[in-house]
Amino acid sequence: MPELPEVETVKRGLHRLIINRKVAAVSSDYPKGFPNAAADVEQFLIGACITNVRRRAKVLLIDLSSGYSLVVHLKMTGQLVFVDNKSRFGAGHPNGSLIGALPDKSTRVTLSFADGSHLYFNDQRKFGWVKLIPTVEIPNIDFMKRVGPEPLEADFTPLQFRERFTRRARSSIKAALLDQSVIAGVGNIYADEALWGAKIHPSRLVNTITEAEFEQLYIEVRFVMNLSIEKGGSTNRNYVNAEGKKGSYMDFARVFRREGLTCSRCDTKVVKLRVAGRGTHICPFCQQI
DNA sequence: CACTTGACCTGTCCGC
DNA sequence: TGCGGACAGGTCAAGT
Repeated sequence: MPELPEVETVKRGLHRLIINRKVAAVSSDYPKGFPNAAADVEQFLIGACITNVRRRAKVLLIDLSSGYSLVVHLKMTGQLVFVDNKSRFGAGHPNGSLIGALPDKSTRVTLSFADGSHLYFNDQRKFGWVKLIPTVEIPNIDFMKRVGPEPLEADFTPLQFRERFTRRARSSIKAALLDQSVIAGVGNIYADEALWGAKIHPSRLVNTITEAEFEQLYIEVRFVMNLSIEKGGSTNRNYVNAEGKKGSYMDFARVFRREGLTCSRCDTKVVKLRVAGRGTHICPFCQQI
């Protein structure tokens, strides 16, 4: 599911909702997605307080007073929803969460806080995971060692952006955009949206992209990500924020999931094709090979 | 190394 | 209404 804007939205919600809460109990019957030794859970999670919530790429980092952190990847369908001690629903909806009462059949991990509130990790497809790791060890995780720079950081320049792609010179620009070791946080939605913005066909090889096109792509990646954060992310199917609410970026999407509808620049119909093994949406007039 | 493809899962949608 | 197949926001381990 979530790409950088969705994970950032969840991060901001959790930052507001769970800091300083004390973990009283944890339950999970899904060792594959919660592969933590019972002794570590007992020693470093139970009784610890949440001290911070951070994000790196599409990974959430929930820091604990024990010196450990919960490292969470939502993958395609993961959700982290906080429910207060007055209901079984996410806090964001007057009549309860948009995803129904929790826990439900997709609940993989439940954190119970000392004040009676809960944090649920739901994941329909079971690709996601929650790992308890010493906070200082996080930079040593293979993924963290490989992952590229954060594209929304103020000091990230167009030149750095372009130079990151040299390692993928002979792959399609879409495959390179999706490669987390090139740039952090871009996924299928924002790759399509940014390539439309820059008028670049997703199948174009990296080594055919001009400097001017890279410059425009840099601008568009940052534009669509910032806009999406402002809109609370994209709810294509499953995504909800920390309160169980949907994001509205899809109302502003220019090509993603808009096949058969017209391009806002030229009135040509958006088409769907397959690039880099992923469903891909383009305007065939604006984005030519 | 760089690059592509299949696998991991459950659920939904579409055509027959 | 049922059934098979394709497909879904991501990432890895294999393969070439």
